[in-house]
Amino acid sequence: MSMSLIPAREATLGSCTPLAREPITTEQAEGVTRLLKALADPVRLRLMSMILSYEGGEACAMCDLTEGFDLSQSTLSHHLKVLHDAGLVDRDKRGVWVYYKARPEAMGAVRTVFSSGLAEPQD
Amino acid sequence: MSMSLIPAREATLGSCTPLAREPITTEQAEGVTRLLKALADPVRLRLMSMILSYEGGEACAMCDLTEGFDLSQSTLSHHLKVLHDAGLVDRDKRGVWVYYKARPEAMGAVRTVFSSGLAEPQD
DNA sequence: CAATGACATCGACATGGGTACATGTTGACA
DNA sequence: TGTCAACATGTACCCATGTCGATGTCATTG
Repeated sequence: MSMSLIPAREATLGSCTPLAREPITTEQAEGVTRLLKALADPVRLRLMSMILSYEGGEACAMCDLTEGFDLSQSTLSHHLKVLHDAGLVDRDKRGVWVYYKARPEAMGAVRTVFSSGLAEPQD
Repeated sequence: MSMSLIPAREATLGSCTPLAREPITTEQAEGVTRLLKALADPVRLRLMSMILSYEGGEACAMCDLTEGFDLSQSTLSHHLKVLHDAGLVDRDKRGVWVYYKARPEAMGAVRTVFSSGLAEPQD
């Protein structure tokens, strides 16, 4: 079965529905909010954008993701942890370097919430 | 000219680009973050969803948007103000009632950021 | 004009979140 | 084994934010 493809973390991402069709439930709102809170920061949004722009949606933390930020190493590490805890990125340690990789399921869940219905309200 | 259709608030929504194509700029990130911060709350996400679900993407504050929330009137009013300040909804007072209406441009900007590229990382 | 109802605003409180410094952990290498 | 480099973690600080009660504003109605 294909269940094993998606880790348990997927549970919080499961029920994603476009906002505009019918009011989302409290549970759905809380699930999506976890993702949105993680993305609702300029630094993390840029980090996510940088990760996604790299080949394979993957980037090395200190190699690729430091440039352009005037922040300490611990702060960057903290932000990456927030993205990881939200299920937006996977972590892969190879030797000394740590690679962060975007999780398409998570970003897909966000995209689903804001899909079609949103720009054209119901009538 | 059609400029007048969109208020000055549009300025912060202007430059919206998919996250995955190339890294977004700091300015873009800060602009989008304003919208995301406003949406990254369970109550406000439900409010936005309820507003969008109503006919014409418009809903009366105390008539339509109170049901299902265990929050004080001032708290609901506060959340609606946050959505309004972010440019996500317009306010329209008709007599005693206040109607909140979704702004398609704002939701479209959010949707653009999370559009196509996001679920399928670059390769 | 007085009263009521539908909001917005203000002040206060508790909690959460971004940042940095210091320190811990782990793998590569001499 | 000792050192260094690439991280993560813990602690502390400060500011932002969610919540509520009280009050203010304004339109309707009697």
